[in-house]
Amino acid sequence: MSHESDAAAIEADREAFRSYLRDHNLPATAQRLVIADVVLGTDRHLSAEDVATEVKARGASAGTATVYRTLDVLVRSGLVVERDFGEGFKRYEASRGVPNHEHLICTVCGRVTEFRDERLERMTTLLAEAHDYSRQRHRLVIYGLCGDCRRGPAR
Amino acid sequence: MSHESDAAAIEADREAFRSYLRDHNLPATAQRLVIADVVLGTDRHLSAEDVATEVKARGASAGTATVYRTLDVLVRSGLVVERDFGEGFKRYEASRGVPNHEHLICTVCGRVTEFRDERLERMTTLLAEAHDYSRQRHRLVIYGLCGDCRRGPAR
DNA sequence: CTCATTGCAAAGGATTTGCACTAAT
DNA sequence: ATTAGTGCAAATCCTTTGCAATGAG
Repeated sequence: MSHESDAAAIEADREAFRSYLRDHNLPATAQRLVIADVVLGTDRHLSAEDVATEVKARGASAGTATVYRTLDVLVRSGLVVERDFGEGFKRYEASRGVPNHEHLICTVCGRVTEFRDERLERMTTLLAEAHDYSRQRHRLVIYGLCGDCRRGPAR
Repeated sequence: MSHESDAAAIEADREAFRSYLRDHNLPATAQRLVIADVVLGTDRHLSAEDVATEVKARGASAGTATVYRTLDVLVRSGLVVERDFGEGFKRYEASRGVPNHEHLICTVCGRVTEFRDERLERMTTLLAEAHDYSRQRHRLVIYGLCGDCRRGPAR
């Protein structure tokens, strides 16, 4: 198994983006399509710069402003989620229709692992209520050592 | 009850900062002391700009660079914690020796409420383990409506 | 054709840094 | 006296914006 989502899911997202553009009378420019392909075609959390680099790696080209503007369109379409891990810049991730998920980040190698947990969902709702808030969403990031880094660099 | 920590705790923090400076052969300049007083004297989460403003309000003066440099010293001393709520800038909060606490943020008025929960602590450790990570720390922010904003602006 | 998008460069906001000057010990 | 800190402005980093040229429908 690779770390990419299956081809069908990716293809569905691409088509969804085209539909979104059509439905909103937004021109389907070459730049938009490549950028969408890059972000929707991986499960990684890419920075705007990562996206620009990958676009060029694919032989295409898109100015920085266009990258940011298109990421914005993707976020508004709901197909992509903006993340801020406190690194000083934002990252973008294909949402794959997953309503909410948490992140585990290795403090040594930076590896990111995602997971979902229903109990956590419920717990945050209760915690909010206990303090007279009505929960809308939450964000949990757990920092720690991933198995590989814990077991040491020696293979 | 006010929303400030009690005077004794604040005074203890101030003294701790002076000790820290002494122990590290760092000059106790007027700027450092005012900035420390501002940050350690409230329970709010201040931005660098908030700090600079408050310093001036107290009749003192400190350049922007000095504010950032001093906040850095405070963070290294362990008396202050740096927070990133994804607003595009950082906030600083007196740590008061509290090892870890969570934040509830009102999406309407921006109010911040803190709380601690042991179960959550344990749960994050278990969640990390379940994915072959060893937990070091975590950060949870719950976004929602605070009671006042939910009940409406009237009255 | 017409209007939205693109690219580039300038503008922005937050934070950092270089450096001559000033102050703490 | 020494050594570190301070202020100011220039510099960075990430992101946004203005505007003339360009391309999609």
